[in-house]
Amino acid sequence: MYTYEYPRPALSVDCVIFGLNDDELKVLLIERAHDPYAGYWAFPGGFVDMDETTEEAAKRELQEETGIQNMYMEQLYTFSDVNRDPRGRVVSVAYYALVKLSDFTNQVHASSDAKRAEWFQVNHLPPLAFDHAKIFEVAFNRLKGKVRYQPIGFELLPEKFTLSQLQKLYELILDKELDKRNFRKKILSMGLLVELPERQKGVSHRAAKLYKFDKIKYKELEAKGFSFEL
Amino acid sequence: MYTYEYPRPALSVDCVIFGLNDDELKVLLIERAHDPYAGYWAFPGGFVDMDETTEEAAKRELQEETGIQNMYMEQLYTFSDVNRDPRGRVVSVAYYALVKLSDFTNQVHASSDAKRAEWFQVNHLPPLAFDHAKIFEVAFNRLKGKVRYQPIGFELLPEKFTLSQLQKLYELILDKELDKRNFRKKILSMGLLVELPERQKGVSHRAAKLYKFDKIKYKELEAKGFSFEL
DNA sequence: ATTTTTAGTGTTATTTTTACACTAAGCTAT
DNA sequence: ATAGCTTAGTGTAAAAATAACACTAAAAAT
Repeated sequence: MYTYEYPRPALSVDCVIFGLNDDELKVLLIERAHDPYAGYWAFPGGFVDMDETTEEAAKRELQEETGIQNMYMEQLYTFSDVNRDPRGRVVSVAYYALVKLSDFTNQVHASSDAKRAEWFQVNHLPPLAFDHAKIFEVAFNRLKGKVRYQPIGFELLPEKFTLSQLQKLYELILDKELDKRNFRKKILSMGLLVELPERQKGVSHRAAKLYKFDKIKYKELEAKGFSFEL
Repeated sequence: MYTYEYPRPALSVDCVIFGLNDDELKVLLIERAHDPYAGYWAFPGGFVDMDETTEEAAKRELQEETGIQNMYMEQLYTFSDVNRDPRGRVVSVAYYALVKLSDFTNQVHASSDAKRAEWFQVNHLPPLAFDHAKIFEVAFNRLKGKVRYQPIGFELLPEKFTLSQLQKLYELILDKELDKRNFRKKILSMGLLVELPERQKGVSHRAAKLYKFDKIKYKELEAKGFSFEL
């Protein structure tokens, strides 16, 4: 037992993990096994330990509950409504993360404590526990905003991708169609994509060239004041 | 005394308050009266009560320590380094706020507990307590980024302002010179400024027209997908 | 009345953005 | 082998946005 002179809220973290599955943008949810909100879906998360930052806690919980590691992650927002958790006062620092779904054998391992983990399409989410619907809204808006002026979209694609895949990704996130020629002109003119001596395989039509994102070059340009903008 | 089954970090808030003084961008600091960091300057802040959100806590602390009320405020980031406070584990949710310095008789009232409050120019800050230098860095960068795609600059100006004041403000925040004619063309073309039937007073040169920002119109346009961009 | 200081105003060249349609390549089915 | 399907890949012209640039107007101070 731990005692303090003044009462303290509990501190938790929650993670909104985005993944791309061909032409669907998805988020990972966990089915709650226990009350409150037993049977509801929620973002993976948990309480912060005393010897870890909130970001470390988010990564640890993610690893524990889903096995996912080494993803791009960023702090989203801290939710502190007094009644957001019926068990008592819990303040939660939310993170959002982007993962290359291709990295996982499409099967996120069921967590140790028998909760189911599943990817849901972003515009077909089931009812969510706590204030997680609100958290999702903030996360999705952040993603939409950020993708336009930082090259984070690449975190959702495999290492090697085609320009059509990249375009489709942006169309999904921004929720509007883009002109193929203009898109290619723009993205190639930034000089951040490396054309690989390879083409797409296993498609039943003309195979597209593969590209990769030159992160090193981006970091250099960024330091010189270049700013990515789509 | 309050007892919990697991240890909990303490939860605090800190506020970075920006104000504009003619041609200087300033932030408000409080001189710490007690250890740790007695004599150092720090951002106003304090611990979160059990019946208030972090934003409410930030506003309450600000009111208590400086008398400032009704400012534009937004959550900045949550700082959770394990050793950021020598007294023990303290996680702090930082906010930043913009105030019309003209609203205060240029004298922020000394707080109840005899700490001094003072406005410092953003590029001449004294050594700061805790990780507040880091907090400031994040806040200033956020301000620089946000000012370009949201009309928050107006929160720093008096209700009625001249185009030159507005331009100077942007030059200060973005740290670069802007072309007078292009700036005016652009900002007026948005149709968000209302020309008042008044001019500047008490200046020893040609008096400039006064304008005000049409917040209502902005909200309307924003809802229709318009996006402010400078 | 002269000087000083800031307000206020348009045009042109350059760059960026948008709109738009056909051929190329590879696979599939016959 | 050929016809058909599907996606890859490519350029140009019009429109819009941005950038560069210098003088006159007004008010107060001398």
